[in-house]
Amino acid sequence: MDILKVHQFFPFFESPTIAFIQKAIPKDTVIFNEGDECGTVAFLLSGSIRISKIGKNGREIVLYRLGSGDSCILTISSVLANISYPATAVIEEDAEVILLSIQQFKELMTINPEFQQYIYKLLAARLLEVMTLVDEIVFHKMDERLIEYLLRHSKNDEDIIQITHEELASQLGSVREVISRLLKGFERDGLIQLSRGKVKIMHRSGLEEKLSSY
Amino acid sequence: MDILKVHQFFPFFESPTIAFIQKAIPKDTVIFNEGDECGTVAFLLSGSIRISKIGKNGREIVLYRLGSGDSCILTISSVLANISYPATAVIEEDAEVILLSIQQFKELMTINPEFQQYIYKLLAARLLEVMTLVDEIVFHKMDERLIEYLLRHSKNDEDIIQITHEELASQLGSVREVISRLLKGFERDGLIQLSRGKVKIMHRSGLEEKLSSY
DNA sequence: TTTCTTCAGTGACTTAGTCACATTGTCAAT
DNA sequence: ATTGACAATGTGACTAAGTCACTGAAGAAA
Repeated sequence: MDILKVHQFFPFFESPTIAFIQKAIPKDTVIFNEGDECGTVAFLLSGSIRISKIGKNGREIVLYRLGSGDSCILTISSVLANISYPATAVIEEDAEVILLSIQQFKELMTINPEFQQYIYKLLAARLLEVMTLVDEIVFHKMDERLIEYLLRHSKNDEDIIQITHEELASQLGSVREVISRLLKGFERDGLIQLSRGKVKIMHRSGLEEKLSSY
Repeated sequence: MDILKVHQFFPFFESPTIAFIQKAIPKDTVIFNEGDECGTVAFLLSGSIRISKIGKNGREIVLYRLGSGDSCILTISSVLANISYPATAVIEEDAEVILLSIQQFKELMTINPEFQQYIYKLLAARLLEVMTLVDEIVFHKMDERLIEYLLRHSKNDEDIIQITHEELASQLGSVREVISRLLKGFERDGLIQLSRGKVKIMHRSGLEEKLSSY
């Protein structure tokens, strides 16, 4: 459809040899489950995709997200490394994607150096992101990570973050109860104000201070 | 030196345009520290390199290892993503490496499709490895992970793994005390036998059984 | 042998995750 | 307006993991 948008994000798809498929996918669609075989590589025009790991008890941790102009390099990785898809990918906001078959993808990789470069950078960025996540998980306490999340998702005092404790736990790879207790603590300290599905920031600088004390 | 070995692992270095430097590096040398700028890309002919994250309190977690034929794609990633080196790299066994400048590397990437393919696969493999690590850390208990380690590093009953509790903790991103306590427990159950710097496997099938009970 | 250093053991405490269940908003159907 | 139903949140009791401060033991070096 929106050819302009395609070219804006993916200039290398001008190549006339590539007849790509464009598709809209609604929110909450599961694109891949852990263990799936992958036959197509997706490029995101709009919307967002959440890539996460899910444990046996249903616990979840978000590895990273994809936005406009990103590609699900995990598909590519698993094809290259010859294994099945190692995570779960869910559409978080209604998305438009371009789909290439593995063959098309490989062809484009060999004939187009810019495309190569682009894929390369994506792959590198994800690796760094996930390594940073390991660091976060292993070396930082939950309250620190929770505060970091709250700060990253708000700009000023009085800002309201729309999220349930359950979702927060998924973001951070923790469980609801722990998040609830920590939030309750912050509320008691006058740093935030809680209501169903919402966290209102009351004292950003107080949160920042708490962070820097580690 | 050993030109044959070079070609065995890195056939694409036959290209006469690349005048690479070969170098021997002794055990325990720190090649990169977190935050370093990287000017050269290393390719491993022999020995091994440990890539890990280190927390403020000195705690360590091993992200992955490099062996013969591997390359430190993390250098490349950080160059591509335009950030400083995001981990610590230490020579674990005396190593011989080939060093390329960033320029040489980029040249090789553009002129040699096989080289490209090789780098690509490495990058993909690391990403998958680190993602699996996140899964391990978040969803698996320490005793599980410890048993997995012991099983992976032994073949039969009576096998002896030469490692200190401290090192084990680093491997798993935990701390000595926790590892000591868990090992003591396994010893009490007759699964292993402990002595200074050593863990002797006494009952592999017992360990396996304990694992599968999760 | 004595001394030094590294490695391992342990208790007391904090933080995080698990389990089970109680309570409270929200919204839609009556 | 009342009532259910359901999702979100609260809480206590317990287990697992990490922190802190120390003790003791094995091996290497003097």
